[in-house]
Amino acid sequence: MVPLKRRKVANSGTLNAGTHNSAATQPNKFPQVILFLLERKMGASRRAFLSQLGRRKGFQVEELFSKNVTHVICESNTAQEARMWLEAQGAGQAGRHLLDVSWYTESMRDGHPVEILDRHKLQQTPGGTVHLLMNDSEVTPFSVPGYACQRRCTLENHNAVLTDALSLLAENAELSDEDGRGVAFRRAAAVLKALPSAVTNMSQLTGLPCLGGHSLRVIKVSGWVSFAVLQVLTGIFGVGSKTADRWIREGIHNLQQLRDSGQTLNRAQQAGLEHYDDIKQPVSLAEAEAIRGIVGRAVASVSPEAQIVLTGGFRRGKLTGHDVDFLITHPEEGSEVGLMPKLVSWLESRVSCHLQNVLLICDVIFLLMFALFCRFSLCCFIDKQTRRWRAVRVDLVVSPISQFAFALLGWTGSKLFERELRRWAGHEKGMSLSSHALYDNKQGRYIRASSEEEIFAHLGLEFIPPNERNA
DNA sequence: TGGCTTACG
DNA sequence: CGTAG
DNA sequence: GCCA
Repeated sequence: MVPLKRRKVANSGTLNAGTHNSAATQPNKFPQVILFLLERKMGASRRAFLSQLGRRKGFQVEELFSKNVTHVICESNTAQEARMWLEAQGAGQAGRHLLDVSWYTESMRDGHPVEILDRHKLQQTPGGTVHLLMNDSEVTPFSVPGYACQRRCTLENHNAVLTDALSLLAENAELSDEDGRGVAFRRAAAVLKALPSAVTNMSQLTGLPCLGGHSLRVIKVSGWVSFAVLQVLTGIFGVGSKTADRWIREGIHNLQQLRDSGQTLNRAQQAGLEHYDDIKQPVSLAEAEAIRGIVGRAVASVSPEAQIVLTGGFRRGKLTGHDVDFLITHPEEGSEVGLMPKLVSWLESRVSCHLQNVLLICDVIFLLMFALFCRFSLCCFIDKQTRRWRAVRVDLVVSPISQFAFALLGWTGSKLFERELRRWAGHEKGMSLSSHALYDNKQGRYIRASSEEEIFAHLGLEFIPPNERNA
């Protein structure tokens, strides 16, 4: 079927010319392979870049098409379109490989022409290429044929969120006796299900088969907006949904791209990015107690009468947490003023001036590196077992004794429990509850309380102990 | 049909 | 805008 | 999505 002999003759004919032409740059390491990159849908700059890359790797990449070309590389073209282009050059396909750019990039990666697999061949029917973010920043083109029977699709589904949404619409259409729309949605879902990794960007989907305007709109509004990407970016301390959304629109989809982008980060975000992995690591109760011991000693040294309480999830009985929360107060109202800066500077001075001594004195080995604000702190300490540094988020809150019960209730959580408490207070009791006070809107006055039990009583609620507030 | 906890930095 | 429970 |  393929005229091998003729091709070999043709190749050997160009070999001399090819080596002669490229003698000044790189020797042609693969005389059997003469490449031509089809510019259509690839773009001139990308074509130039890819061509140069190939030549550096010892491939012969032709600038102009000639009859000697053995491999035609295309991006986002069907075989039909490529053949039409070849016909227009008066050449035809005869004996040439029509390959997707994925064959080219893989060959560049391996440093030699890779075996031509089915997935490398240009599809005979309309399909598309999706550019997927595989690892941290590597973009890999993946071509998707138009028919499901042309694709491999294991049970693995990297886009379950999206395919679930589309499947639901398909089911809905079918039950409404709209089989045409139903099968269209099923095809769209199947395309996404076949992808080797999660889609992270809306623009990746344009040009894929079976995904028309309707499905794209569905995907857009179904909250997919790079759910995984949003999770990664908002996982950085100091980055919320608005900032993450803006970065995504600016093409930042992962931590490396963020680092490379030169984006201006505030202090919290800088720390959050720098210690991203550490902060994601759960904190054990033992670690929390070790930190409590050190912070307790620091508190005692700057204010001997001051009290410190472990709050947050650990007070609710959790054995791990994502941070460690402390509430600090003083039995004499007003004596707590200025305690936080003193505490922070005490810890900082110990760290910066007497690093070795601190390590020797405190067998738990803990260091407070810096305070972000007067409330939030990011700490570093050495894991006793591994002897390796690790960052842990520690929240320190100072409260006057008159507000202590409200602060304790407020900082113990859970988050939902707090919201429900405050909703109850507002809607059922005409009161406003915060971590500072309880205000009676009708009487127009604050209600004092010196214990959590009193606050529950004021709210007309049965007392719920901390370990039963894990709503 | 609108609200959905509240406050601090 | 972000953070906290 | 539920409730006032």
